[in-house]
Amino acid sequence: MKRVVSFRFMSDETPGPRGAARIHQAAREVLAGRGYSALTMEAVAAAAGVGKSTIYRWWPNKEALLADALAEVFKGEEIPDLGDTRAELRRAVDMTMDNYADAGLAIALPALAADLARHPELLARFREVFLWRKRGNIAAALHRGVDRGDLPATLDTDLIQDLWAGTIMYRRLMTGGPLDDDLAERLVQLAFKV
Amino acid sequence: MKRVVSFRFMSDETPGPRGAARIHQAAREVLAGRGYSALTMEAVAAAAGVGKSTIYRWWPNKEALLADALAEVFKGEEIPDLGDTRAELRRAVDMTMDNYADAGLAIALPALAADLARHPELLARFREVFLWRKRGNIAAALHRGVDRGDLPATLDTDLIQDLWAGTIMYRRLMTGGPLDDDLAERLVQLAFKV
Amino acid sequence: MKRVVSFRFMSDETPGPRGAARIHQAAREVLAGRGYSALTMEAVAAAAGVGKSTIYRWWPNKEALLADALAEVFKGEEIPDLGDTRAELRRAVDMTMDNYADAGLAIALPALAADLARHPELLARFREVFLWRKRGNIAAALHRGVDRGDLPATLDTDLIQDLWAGTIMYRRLMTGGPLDDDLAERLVQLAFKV
Amino acid sequence: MKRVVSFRFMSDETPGPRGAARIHQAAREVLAGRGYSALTMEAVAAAAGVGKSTIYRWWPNKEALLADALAEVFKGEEIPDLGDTRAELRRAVDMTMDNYADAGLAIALPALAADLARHPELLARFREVFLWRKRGNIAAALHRGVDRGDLPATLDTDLIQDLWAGTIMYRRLMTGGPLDDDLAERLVQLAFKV
DNA sequence: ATGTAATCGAGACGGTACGTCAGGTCTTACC
DNA sequence: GGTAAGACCTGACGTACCGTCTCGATTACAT
Repeated sequence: MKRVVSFRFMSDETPGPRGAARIHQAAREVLAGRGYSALTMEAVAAAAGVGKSTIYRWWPNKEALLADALAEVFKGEEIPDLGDTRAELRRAVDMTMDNYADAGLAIALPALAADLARHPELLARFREVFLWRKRGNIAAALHRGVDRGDLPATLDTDLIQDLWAGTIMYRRLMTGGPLDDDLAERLVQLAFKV
Repeated sequence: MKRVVSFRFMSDETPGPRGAARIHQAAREVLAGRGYSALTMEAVAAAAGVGKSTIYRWWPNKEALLADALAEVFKGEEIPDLGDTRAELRRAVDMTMDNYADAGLAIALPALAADLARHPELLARFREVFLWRKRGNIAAALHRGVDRGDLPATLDTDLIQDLWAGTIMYRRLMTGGPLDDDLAERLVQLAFKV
Repeated sequence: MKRVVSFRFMSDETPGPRGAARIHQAAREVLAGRGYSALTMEAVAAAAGVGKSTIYRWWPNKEALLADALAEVFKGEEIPDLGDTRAELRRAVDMTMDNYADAGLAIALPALAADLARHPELLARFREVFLWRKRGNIAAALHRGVDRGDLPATLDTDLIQDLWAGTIMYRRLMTGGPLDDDLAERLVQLAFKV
Repeated sequence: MKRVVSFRFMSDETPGPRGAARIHQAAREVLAGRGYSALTMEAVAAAAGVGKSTIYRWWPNKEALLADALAEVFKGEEIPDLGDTRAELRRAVDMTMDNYADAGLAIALPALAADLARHPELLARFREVFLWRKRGNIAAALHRGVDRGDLPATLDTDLIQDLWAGTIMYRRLMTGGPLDDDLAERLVQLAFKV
């Protein structure tokens, strides 16, 4: 299983602060412990034991920092070839559900997406990190399923992933419905029918 | 067709300010015109030509005001019995897509949901207005389809609606993918297969 | 005896904050108690039990606030006609020495003058409050002395006042020399000889 | 004519950085060109093409550096015996006026004096460099005048120097009055009358 | 028609967080 | 080993909004 590759949201590709890990960690802790609205730069700085200016030297704003911090724990790794389409799809769905099981990510991601309206230059990178990378990996698994003849050749890999991720995010964010085994199984089955 | 029933997010059930309509309107205008992050109480008050205290007299906070303002334009009305299951479902999907076609609603709803973490007492009302009311109406249409024998008796009306709304919201918010006729048609077909 | 007229350094002639007196007082206390370099807006706000924004609402910057605060305690009132030139001049000198006896004023005035290089629009008002008003009153006493024939008709009222105030400020600020009766008497005698 | 002796304000008596002259020069240039409030250590370091730490290795703080930089151009040399008391005194007054003719020195000296409240250990050295050294030299000239019988034996050499320097500084800093030939002449005459 | 009360606009107020800047300390790499 | 570069923590800056509040002025209803 490949390790999660962190992605820089910082303006240029400069290496980052010595305490980058500590700062990311602090951001996630504040988010998890006190909620999105309490996630202030000053709180993060204090939690990380770092000066505010150190954060601002390396990230242009809160959104960029948060995106980086979340990217580190966002799961989007490759699905290994298990020889079993159903099992692979289940792993893909679980990966998405894992991401949204974390209350921090679940709430922060859409809020972040909303805030990114202010920072359009970050939007593309945001999507790259939180969407395309994961989607590519899942698409690979779907294609293997098609190649094996398990899935219909007409399968729309984008649509199925929108169905998966959308439903999971929607339940977590809006309805508060369960993110359980049953849902996972039904979502997997969708791929065979769509 | 039933008219959109506005719902009070205000603390008590008092009728509201004289300029409620103007204030709601102003809130939506600021949201549409300058984005979610520029949606400050002061901006709304200024845009409505109203004192800040007038707003705070009637709504306890920004979230409640915004929820009210959005509820006014959020579509969730009953689906009339058209005698044609497919047509009714299409209408249900279109209703959801209409809601998310508006950039304001699309971005504001998840952000609002995130902010509501701070105001748990509003969360239940939020869900009532933006979820259950609409869902009840759509469920009625789905049940007619089951009764007609067009839809499987095992249909999970909650799941199908999560699939619909989730996918639409996800496309709008995250992937930026198209919300078009093709998507609507595919979502409708889902109901016949799930 | 005329009362010391406070002078607004605020941009426009608006009446000022409700807590103006408290804020001025706090500024002088911080200055006297912790020195010029500790005179921060935040310290003044805290000492006055006031939000920073209240201060910034009424004074554009630290210099303007300090000028106002000092103007309130700066002595520059009229010298009453005592019928005795020597006594009147002594009173004038004492007035200046009183101003510089206060450690706050003594250190703050030149520092303020230096800082005003950044705020040229305040410089004219600064001079009006801390110079011309007092000088006019002292000049009146000097002219009475000339009229009585006690002082030479050629007396340069500007020069004598520069000598007085300059010497006093210089001793206080630079040499640390005594500001005592002896000095006062010698300065008074200067006027009869210059 | 003796050369101006620079004085170390640095903590220990170590000889100083390789680029001491360049750093002093840079400090004075920044002061003259952009004013006292723009005289930051970073600006000086940049102007001198030197790392900040190099400055801090040799001077404990901004005040010490500035004092050193100004000491280099502050005039306080011996007054040669010209055989003419009036001429010698005029030279003494001119020396002081030269010091204050420079806008940098004029504004910086009092501001520096005010800032030295934070660094009492520097205050004595400050006075030595900018006061006593010059005063001793001028006092020598005054004593020659007394010996020649030109000046009264009761002359208070401290007072006359306070009058001179105080008046000049006061005009420059506070009133903005002229520092011209006429003032110089009148100050010289004071010595004969006080 | 007028007095009383609710509502309103305006905006001052005590605060919190923003994003910036400079001071002064420390580390790294070069010469 | 002194130096240039610059990361780092600290703390103040001046700004924007928050949510509370007080203040007349305007309404609207009750007499």
